[in-house]
Amino acid sequence: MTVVTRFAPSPTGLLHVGGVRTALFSWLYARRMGGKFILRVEDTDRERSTEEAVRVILDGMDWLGLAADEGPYYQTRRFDRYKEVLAGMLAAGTAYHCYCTKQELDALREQQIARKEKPRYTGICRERREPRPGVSPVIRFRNPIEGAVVVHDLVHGDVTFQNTELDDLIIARSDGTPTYNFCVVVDDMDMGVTHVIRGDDHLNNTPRQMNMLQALGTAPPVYAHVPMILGPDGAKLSKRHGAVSVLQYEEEGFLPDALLNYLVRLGWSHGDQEVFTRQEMIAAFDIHDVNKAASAFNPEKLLWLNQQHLMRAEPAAVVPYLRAQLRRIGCESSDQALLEGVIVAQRERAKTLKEMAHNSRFFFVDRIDIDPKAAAKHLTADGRAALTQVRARLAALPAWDAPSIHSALNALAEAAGTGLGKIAQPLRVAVTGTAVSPPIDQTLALLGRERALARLDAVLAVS
RNA sequence: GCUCCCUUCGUCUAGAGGCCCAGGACAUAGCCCUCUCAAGGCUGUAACACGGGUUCGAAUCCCGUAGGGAGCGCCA
Repeated sequence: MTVVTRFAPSPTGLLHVGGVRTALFSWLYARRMGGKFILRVEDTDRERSTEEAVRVILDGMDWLGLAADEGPYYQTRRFDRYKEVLAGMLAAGTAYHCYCTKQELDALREQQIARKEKPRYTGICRERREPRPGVSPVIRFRNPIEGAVVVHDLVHGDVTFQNTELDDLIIARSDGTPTYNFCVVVDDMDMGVTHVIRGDDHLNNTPRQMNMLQALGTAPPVYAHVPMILGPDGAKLSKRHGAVSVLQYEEEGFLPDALLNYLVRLGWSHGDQEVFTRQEMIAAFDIHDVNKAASAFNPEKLLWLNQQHLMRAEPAAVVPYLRAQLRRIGCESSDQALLEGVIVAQRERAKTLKEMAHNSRFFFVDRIDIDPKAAAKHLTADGRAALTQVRARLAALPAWDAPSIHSALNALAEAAGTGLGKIAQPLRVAVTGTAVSPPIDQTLALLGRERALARLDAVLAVS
């Protein structure tokens, strides 16, 4: 039997890291098992579903590289199928019309809560034969009254629910549209889903779904309820930290592989390994190894991992991402060699591509602004004197590459009897505008002789 | 309130009875390296929620307690 997993987000909120992680687990498991991964948009709540949320799901999955083998399917386009199943259940008696009004149900619920009971539908319409005039009925599933349901969960082990705890849930609204718990069951059945991997907030829904599956004469899939992701403060994920659209991470300058790597390590591990390529993740991942406890999202570790990926990635593969970030700050460049050189020079001092772009601006603009504080500290009389010598020396250099520049500067420092720092810092400020940059020889080599000398001249001109 | 789930350093985790006076990683502190900033290396601080059992022996098994979470919708 080939494995079929699915990711079934609801477009009622923006896709965030929590959703991405369950998507990742499903995707990884399918890839690992040589199975199929399906994307299905659960948009039966027409009131709250938005176009934008659908967009974020599609674009987000695309950016992350979590390609679906099938889909995206949309539940709103499957209403005919749901109607058909509903009719069959009504005919078979596994579902029935309920004519209780919302008001009556609310009143019932309030009474139960007042009596400190678990609010539940008591089955008033279970045996009703005649319609009630003026009320358009909902359809309820006739849940078994006796016995228990055991969920054989891959993460939690066996979890038992008594049927007496489960009431007859509504599977179709009074306007005829089907509800979530019912649609999932039909879809997973129709699409041949073998492994349902989802957040453990769904664990409580599972016994009902299994009962429905049984009523439909289908064996249940394997379930794996993965723990949720908490905010850095241990509280529920909220807008303030992680609950932003995943595309926010693209904007912030994260590599998709780094985000995925971070997320896969939340609730899962493989020995002491922290950094995983996509292929390594696929090879090592197993849903059986996923933890039960929720974990807190730690932005600092994400940052660290992003840099690790930046440092290990093929520079050419990073170029498109850096270009996108440069474009955001008004810099355009198609100089592949320069872009790759900048990536190699900057990646060990930037945690994100956004940061890298900001720190590298001076490579891509014609005129730089010089930070006054850096100038005051390093472009002193002594500093300028040194720069005059540096300028002459560099201008006369036969080859313009990092080793040549390095030895030239070293020779100068030695001759002056000072450390290299006395020369490098003024030089750095003059050509980059700040006191921080990659090693000065590399910086100059990448910048090119022409621009380097021009910037020196500009500094030396104002005295 | 009821049902279900969860509980190892600040955080992510290793650990499936002796290998653990608990290992790795992020963060943090110190040192080294050094042209700046980093990266890197070394060292340090830091955890088995609590209480009972079972056992020669428990982070690991059992039972309670506490704390946290989820569900109980004509939301998904």
